[in-house]
Amino acid sequence: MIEPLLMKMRRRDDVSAEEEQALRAAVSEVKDYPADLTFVRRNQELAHSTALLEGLMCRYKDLRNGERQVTELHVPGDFADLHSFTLKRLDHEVMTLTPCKVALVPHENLSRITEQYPHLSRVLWFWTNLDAAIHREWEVSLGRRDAVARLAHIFCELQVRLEIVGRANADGYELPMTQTDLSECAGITPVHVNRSLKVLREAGSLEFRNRRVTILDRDKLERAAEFDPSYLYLERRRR
Amino acid sequence: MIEPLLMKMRRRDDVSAEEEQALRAAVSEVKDYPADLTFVRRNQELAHSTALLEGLMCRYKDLRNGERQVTELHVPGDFADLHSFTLKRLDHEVMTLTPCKVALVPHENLSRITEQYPHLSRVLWFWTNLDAAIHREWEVSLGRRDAVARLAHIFCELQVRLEIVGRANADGYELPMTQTDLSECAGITPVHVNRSLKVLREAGSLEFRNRRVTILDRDKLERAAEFDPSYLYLERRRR
DNA sequence: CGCAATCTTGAATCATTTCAACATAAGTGG
DNA sequence: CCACTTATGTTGAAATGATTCAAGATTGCG
Repeated sequence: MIEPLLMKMRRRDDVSAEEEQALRAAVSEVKDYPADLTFVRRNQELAHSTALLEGLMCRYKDLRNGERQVTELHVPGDFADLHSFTLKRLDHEVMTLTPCKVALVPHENLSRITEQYPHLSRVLWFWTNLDAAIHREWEVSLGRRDAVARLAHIFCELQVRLEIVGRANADGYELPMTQTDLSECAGITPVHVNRSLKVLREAGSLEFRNRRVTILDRDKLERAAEFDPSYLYLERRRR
Repeated sequence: MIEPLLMKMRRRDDVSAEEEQALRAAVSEVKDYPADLTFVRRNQELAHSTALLEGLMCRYKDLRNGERQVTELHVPGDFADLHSFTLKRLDHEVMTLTPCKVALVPHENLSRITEQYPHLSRVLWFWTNLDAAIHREWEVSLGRRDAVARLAHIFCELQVRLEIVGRANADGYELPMTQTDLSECAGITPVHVNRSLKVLREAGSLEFRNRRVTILDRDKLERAAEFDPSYLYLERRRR
């Protein structure tokens, strides 16, 4: 059930059978959410964290004028709100982009892990730090890259993160998002997403059609994005 | 010596005398860095974390064309690279903006804390999650706010963070940064920083002269920035 | 005091937004 | 299963916020 979490974990660290068991035991419930459900609201008190097993989610913040900025996309294997364990409430909302299967992990169970499994605790801490690294790379995109490069970068990042949990092959991956969703990630207008996708398509880098990303030339795409995956911490090592 | 750290910690949590002692004991060395020193390089193996006691620092990433994006500013009381404890290397550089006094905390000492002081560990974890919350708010600024609001938001954030450690009063604070430094935070050109500062000044919101921020009308400034400090998690509670 | 860094302003250019119209795809009820 | 409605995607033209380039003014430092 929590296989994508284990895939993500084992990709970067050694996890003992005992630790795996502790993580499994921490899950109180597995459930399904429909698409377009905001299941964590800003400032809401949280007593559990939500791991994503299947589907696509995002963290976002809205401004008063109705504009939205997505701060991170979540793929299977991610905790969408592990940071709520120490923050207790969040500064952003979390919503499903597609129907999702999730595992709920009560904070009291995480507390038990921090008391009994120091190494596993550090792996969980690592995951929240990995989210922060992704935020930083998005800051670079939003602050310094033009529209085409921002989109290219998002597609490169997802290719890597989805490969880890077996949701992408060399050709590309399913991405059930609209161009408007992408515009809220990239900090540009939906119209400009459309024009920028056309640029990537006509350059022969990438195609995004029928909710599927097809990578036509990965090298060219990564060059367009100035993509360097080292911020995703893909090396295996004991944390 | 580590007083700013304790001020930051006690502002948001209860910390026992024993925990305070554990944190003090974790410091291996206190030293001074000159201004404009990049003391953590991207991908460098790190065996200790650096707490800032006095001065101003930033985390940044450079692109190939030489453009720089600052991803976070650090004030006294912050750990500049606590996340290196689980990440082992960082995806960004860290540099001093002014002469700084720092405390070094070896990772082995942090390991001991995670094994012996679960609550203090969660407070440290909380701090890395607070950095991530700041990253998210900067993503919103960079993705959705115009130049004037981005700068106003930075000034509002610093006012709050510096007040916590007694480095700001109601009037404002010392900010020994150039307009070019600010441009690297806000994702705009130095020229446009200059024009935007003029807008804030002429609106009677804020003045930035002689490396000092003077807040002329805090309400107006916060409205210009659409600033809501809840992402800084100012409430006191047990983590 | 003098040089280098930083700040300031203007004018031309450029990337992105806005507004608008139309095309295509997807979803729903008869 | 089709007809209708709504959501999503596409393109063009005008407007706008930010950049670029350039020149001059001010400040800080050795």
